Amino acid sequence: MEVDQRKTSQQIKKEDKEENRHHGEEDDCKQEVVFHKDEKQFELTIAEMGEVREENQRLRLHLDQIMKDYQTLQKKFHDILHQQQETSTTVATALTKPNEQPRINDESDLVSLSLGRKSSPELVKKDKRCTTPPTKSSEGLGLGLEYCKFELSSTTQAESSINPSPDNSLEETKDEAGETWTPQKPPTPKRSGDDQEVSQQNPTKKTRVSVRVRCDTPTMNDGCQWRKYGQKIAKGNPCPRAYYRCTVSPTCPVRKQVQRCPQDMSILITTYEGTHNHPLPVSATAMASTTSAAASMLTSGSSTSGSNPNPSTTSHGLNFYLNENLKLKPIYLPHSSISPSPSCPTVTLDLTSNTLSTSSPYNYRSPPMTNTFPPRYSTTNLNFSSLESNALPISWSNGTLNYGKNQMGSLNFGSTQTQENIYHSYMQNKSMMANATTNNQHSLQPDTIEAATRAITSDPNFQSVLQAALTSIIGVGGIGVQGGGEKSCQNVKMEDTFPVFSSFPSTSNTNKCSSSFFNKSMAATTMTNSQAAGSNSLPFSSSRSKSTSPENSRDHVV
DNA sequence: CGACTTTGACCGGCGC
DNA sequence: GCGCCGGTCAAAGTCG
Repeated sequence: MEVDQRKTSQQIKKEDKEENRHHGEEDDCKQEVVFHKDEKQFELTIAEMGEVREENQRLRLHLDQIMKDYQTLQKKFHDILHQQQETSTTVATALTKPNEQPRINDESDLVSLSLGRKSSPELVKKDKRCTTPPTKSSEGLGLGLEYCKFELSSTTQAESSINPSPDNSLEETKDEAGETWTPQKPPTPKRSGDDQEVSQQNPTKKTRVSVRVRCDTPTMNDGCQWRKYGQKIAKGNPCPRAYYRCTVSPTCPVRKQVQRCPQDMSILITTYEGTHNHPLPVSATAMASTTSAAASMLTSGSSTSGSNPNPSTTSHGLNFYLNENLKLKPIYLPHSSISPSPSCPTVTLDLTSNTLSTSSPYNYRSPPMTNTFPPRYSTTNLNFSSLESNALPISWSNGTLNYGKNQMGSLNFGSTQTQENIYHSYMQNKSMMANATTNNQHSLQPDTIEAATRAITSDPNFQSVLQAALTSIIGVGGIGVQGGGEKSCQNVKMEDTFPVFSSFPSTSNTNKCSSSFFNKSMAATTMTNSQAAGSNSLPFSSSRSKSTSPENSRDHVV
């Protein structure tokens, strides 16, 4: 590629020279000046090309590193799957009685970050059958991350019912019932016999993952197919809340609620409930994995925080334990909160900016918001946003995406951080957690937050989660801009701006949210169009719009 | 004609 | 027990 470019530049040079020759000698001086100018320009261009080439190589190296990490993780994942399969078979053979408890315990022990794929026993078997790792082309982010609860407190039993992959239990009930499970046709006239609730046996403990994205479009494209089945105007929010059901599989229990933030209409709150029990399109794996991973983190966080002798008060931090190679890594999330009665735990992935200078003066956790929506359930906020203004949040340097200018918002996607640093962060984090638990402090020191953030972002699992989240938002957008002719938020070609994103699994769907998010995040220069266009398409009212609503063009295209 | 959206009605949970 | 409210259903309408 670079050679070609060099050739072309040389050709252009020659052509220019010839052109100069052809033009005669009447204004030689002029042409000479022009020629020198052009030469300088060419030199500059060549120099720039060299830089680009270097950058290319760096990015390639970085990509290779990511791929290596991916493959090693995948290998580990399959090993673990093998181990668990063996153990489960031994348990199953040992316990031939129809006693469910051991299996349920197993399920509760395993909180799988399925990355868009359900980790049901069926799929595990499938995965085992095909011993070769899934090809990336078909599976996309087929990488599975696992979380194993090592701390089984008294609350863990209860937490097992809020397994973030409820269809695991669902699958169990289905298998044991020995009949095909129909989601919305309960045999009894009881209407609310929701599949999920039946399967979970504890409907009040459904884990929800709420994703807050700055988005001008009616819905956020997560790559999945959704069918709208209802709309309500919730009290206290003038914006209607839309209810969607996953239609990829008729038995899929996943539902999502889409609602605008009443304080900031540009913020779209998408709440996911349940886990897909079917293979997802590549484009959908990212968000699904993010939500399931976040739900897993919440589960682990609430189980660990349950051991807190004083969990009744709203803590400003939540300890998450992510495992890396079955080693627990505590992750401390500042600003997360847990309510005393977590009847419906919710993880909030805040992909918006905290302090927005223009359109979003309110933060999710700001008092007006919390007044509007009192934390009825346990909520955990994973704030991926920069604490500073989002005017210039993203920069690529050495293949590393620094989202945000300061340390708080700096997300290191690459594996540039050494294990030493991870360990350091881990130790920092540990001591910090000790301080947090002993002092029960409500105001975190900046360096503490920084350390926590570093610890979080240094964790490969969290990186994966984050990468998945941002991939669903960013990576999709790049292709989406190409594929869709939709008017808003197509100012930025992500692949041009962030070449590495082209290597991420992406979809042909148009994601106006994605580009919108980055339009606003990247620079204020590109946000005018998206906002102007987006204001027309905001679902403030139940406007019927097959043509205007990108839901059809985005969510329903695989 | 099938898939999807819209929208009013219905149901169950929860608080008073 | 009653009313409110969130969530869901299902008939009707719309669109390609």
